[in-house]
Amino acid sequence: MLMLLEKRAILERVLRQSTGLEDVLLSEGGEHADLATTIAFTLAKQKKQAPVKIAQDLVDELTKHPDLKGIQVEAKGPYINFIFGAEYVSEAVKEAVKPGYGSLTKKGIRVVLEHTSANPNGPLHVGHIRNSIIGDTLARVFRKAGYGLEVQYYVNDMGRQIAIVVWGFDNLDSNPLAGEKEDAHIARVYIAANQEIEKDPDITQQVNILMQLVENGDPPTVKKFRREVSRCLDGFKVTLKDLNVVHDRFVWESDFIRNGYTDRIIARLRKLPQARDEETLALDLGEFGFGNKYVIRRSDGTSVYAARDLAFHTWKAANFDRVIDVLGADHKLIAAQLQCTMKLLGEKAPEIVHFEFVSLPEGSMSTRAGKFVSADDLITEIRKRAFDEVTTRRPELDEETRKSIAKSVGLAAIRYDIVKVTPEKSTVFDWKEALDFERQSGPYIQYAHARACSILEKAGTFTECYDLESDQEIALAKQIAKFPSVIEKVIAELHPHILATYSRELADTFNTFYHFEQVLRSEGKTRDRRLTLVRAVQNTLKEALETLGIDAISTM
RNA sequence: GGGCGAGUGGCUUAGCCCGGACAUAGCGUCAGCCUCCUAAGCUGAAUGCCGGGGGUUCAAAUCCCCCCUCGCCCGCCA
Repeated sequence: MLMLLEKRAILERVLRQSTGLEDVLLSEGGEHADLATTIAFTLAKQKKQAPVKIAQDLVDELTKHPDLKGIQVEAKGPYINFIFGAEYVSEAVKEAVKPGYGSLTKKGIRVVLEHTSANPNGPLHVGHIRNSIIGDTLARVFRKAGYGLEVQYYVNDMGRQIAIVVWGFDNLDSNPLAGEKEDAHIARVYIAANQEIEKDPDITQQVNILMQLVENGDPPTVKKFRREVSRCLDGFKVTLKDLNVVHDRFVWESDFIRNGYTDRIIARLRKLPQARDEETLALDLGEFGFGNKYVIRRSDGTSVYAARDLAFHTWKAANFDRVIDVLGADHKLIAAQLQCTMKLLGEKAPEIVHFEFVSLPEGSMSTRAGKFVSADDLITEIRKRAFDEVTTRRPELDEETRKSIAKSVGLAAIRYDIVKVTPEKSTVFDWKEALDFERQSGPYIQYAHARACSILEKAGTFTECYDLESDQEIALAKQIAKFPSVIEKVIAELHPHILATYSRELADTFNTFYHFEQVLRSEGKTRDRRLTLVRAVQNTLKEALETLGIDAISTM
């Protein structure tokens, strides 16, 4: 089934038998081979022989091994290279033309993945959607890898920020502007309210009172909070839909107050040896390397975010096998404290995927200060650009078709631009790069896919043939063969950019193939096998694009 | 001050966990390729003390130590 993974396992086993070493140092062979090992260096010390001789001896032995039939084994100096033969290549193509290629076997493991969870005090901006896109891509990869999955959005509906929004609606001119989107409206009121607070710090008292009222379940206050938060979420949902980001469930923070989970968790926390139940209830996690107190409950008796978050995670831990959160770098400390506390309680701690910040050329983004580029603005702008581009390239298409292509191209550009960078790297939002549709971009990969579709459409029916011949054909097939192992690697490392890099490399390889090998103009068996290969690459690109949340369009 | 993350050609970036064969690709620059399957494409060239300094090793972008720069965090905020 999984050709590459299977071959790798066989080689590992055989090498272990032959060398007696546990770690056989098998790695990707790059341009030299499909897989390679530097084990001769390690053996050189043991055997007191030159690595080159050891490599040669080992190759002589391995070449005869019955399990390695169809694998060419060769020594290049001290390096031992494994090159897979025709059988591997044709099996790979045979797999790759099937619908759903790249899917792994069902696992029977239930995973809950939380992502985005932005505070509902203003529209999603280009920093928030890094969270959404990393999270949504991971979700798609988990599904493809055969996991049962539920994706959740945790709605912070009772924080100080929301209290400030509610205060603004109560006390300021808060009518929406004509055509104003809900979340943008809320941001405007939130920004104005913050300006008032800066002028008159006494307003903070009124905000505190609102927070107490909502925690105690005061009906009119609860209703007001819920109304504004819901309106903001309605705005988010439009943005997320435009980004092809899907949540299965929105979980409200305040529910964990109402259903008693927070009280229950506080009672359990109080019994921990690390608990410091004084004015406030806090945990001293100093023995685990945390320098600050982990506050659970305020002196006025209200809970803080951490308490509700612990209740939420306890609930998730009870209902799922794996709990994964996608969080910004600003949450690193509190997430580590949460993980530590969950372990103290004997609960399953969440796995956390952190991503570093997105800033603007002029500095950090801030909803409160109104300094941000909203995702909606980015989407509008990129669709405009994409529409102009499609109109230039395909003037013969009708407007509806061009609009539809532009929408898909814009989505691809945004998602790919964000997901292609490793989450550990902080980035600076750059309009020029975001609006680029060339090379290392989503549209570039879509284009390769559309090109394959176009060839297949013109070809009509043909007989599938898996006996590849030229170097270009084999190189492409081997790239296609890697796809399932890429899915597996993303799961192992929780790094979706690996899939982005792979997809781009597959498009590169196909474009090179396309340049050097004629498909439609070739004849007979050559035509059949190249068309089969085009079908395989089209299907693999389609699966890869869809796993990236990008439309695999057939014309553009 | 302490913790976490990052530093790779002019710019962006892969590789780092698991050390090995000339460090990945793009943008930009330069030279080419549309009577030929979609040029959102392809081919080639130039550009790297892989932040700096020590160390480990037969071998270091990769591991260890120190330092520098940038980002994030260290609240009875979320």
